[in-house]
Amino acid sequence: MYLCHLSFRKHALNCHRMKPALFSVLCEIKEKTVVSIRGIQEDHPPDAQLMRLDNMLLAEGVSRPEKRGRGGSAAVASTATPGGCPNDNNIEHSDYRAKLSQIRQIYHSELEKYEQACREFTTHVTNLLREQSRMRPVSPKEIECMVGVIHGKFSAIQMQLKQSTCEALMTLRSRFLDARRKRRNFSKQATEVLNEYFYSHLSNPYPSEEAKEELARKGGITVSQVSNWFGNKRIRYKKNTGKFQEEATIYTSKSTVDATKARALESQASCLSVPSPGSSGPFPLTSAGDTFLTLQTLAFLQPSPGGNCLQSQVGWDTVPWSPGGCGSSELGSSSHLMLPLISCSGVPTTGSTL
DNA sequence: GATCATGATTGTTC
DNA sequence: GAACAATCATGATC
Repeated sequence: MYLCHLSFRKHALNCHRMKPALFSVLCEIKEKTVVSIRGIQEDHPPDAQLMRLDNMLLAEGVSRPEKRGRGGSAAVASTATPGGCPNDNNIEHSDYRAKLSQIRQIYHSELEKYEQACREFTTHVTNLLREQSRMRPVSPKEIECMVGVIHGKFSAIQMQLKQSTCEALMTLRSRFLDARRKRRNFSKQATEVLNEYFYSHLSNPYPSEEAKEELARKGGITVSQVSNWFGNKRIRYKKNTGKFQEEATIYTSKSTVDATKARALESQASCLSVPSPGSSGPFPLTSAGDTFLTLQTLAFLQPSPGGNCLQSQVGWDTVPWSPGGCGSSELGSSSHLMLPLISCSGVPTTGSTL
């Protein structure tokens, strides 16, 4: 065994005279391996550990030969772009792919070198034993055993290589793909869509799943991002209502303009067709609560002399937000900006809704 | 670089 | 499981 160890160093030196980088890596890895592999073996059986490493390398596309042309791993290609600037992310993803490709190349190059070194060293040791067989009997089993030991050594080094590659991959993923690290502000359009919904549903800002999906689609973000946004918005609005008043005014006045436009369109439409009794568009108003909310919203839209209107208007103190609390989702819907509508026939309808 | 804004995560509550 | 509240981490602005 001692012979083997000395020979390993000697052979490694011979092998890596032309490959100093690999030699230094080998020596370093060998030294580390004594400790780290032992540590690994204490915690997990080497096979399980190796399997995990292999699985990760396979999943990341490092084990597979690199596909030329499009390059990169499928994991990256399928990663959702969380709002923000898609161009930037594309640049970053191409950067990620480049780094991944670099890791893959180094991994395969090193692996090939190790395999070659293993073959050469096995041949070298086998020859040494054959030479020794002239002086003492060397059984085939002994040769087989020695070859097994060499393969075991190189397998351990390979495992270290795989471990190092996995660590590099983890670092790379963390650097490039961690959503928290790479937080991007939503696009202006996404923010506007979300704010419009929020302020037009101020009495019950709890969008249904369908509404969330619609908002996500309109804003080019994911449903969970919509949920996060509403969660953050509700809390931050509640904490500091005053701060959001200006924003609320902007979005509600924007909605008023939109409402006016919609009203004009609806008036034109109603002139062309006879309105059905009680018809009020997509959100029929039937209850007293709806009327109350309509009046609330109308009052809310009136610029108050003090400029302070939101909190009392939305019934914040008396009717705190709670899912299904002050109103069901239907009630929430009816708290859209509802404006009195006089149809061309002169019959006042209950309202128009945005 | 200090500060604020904001998207995401985590632990808790219902 | 959804919402809340606290917190983290990053982006934007000055």
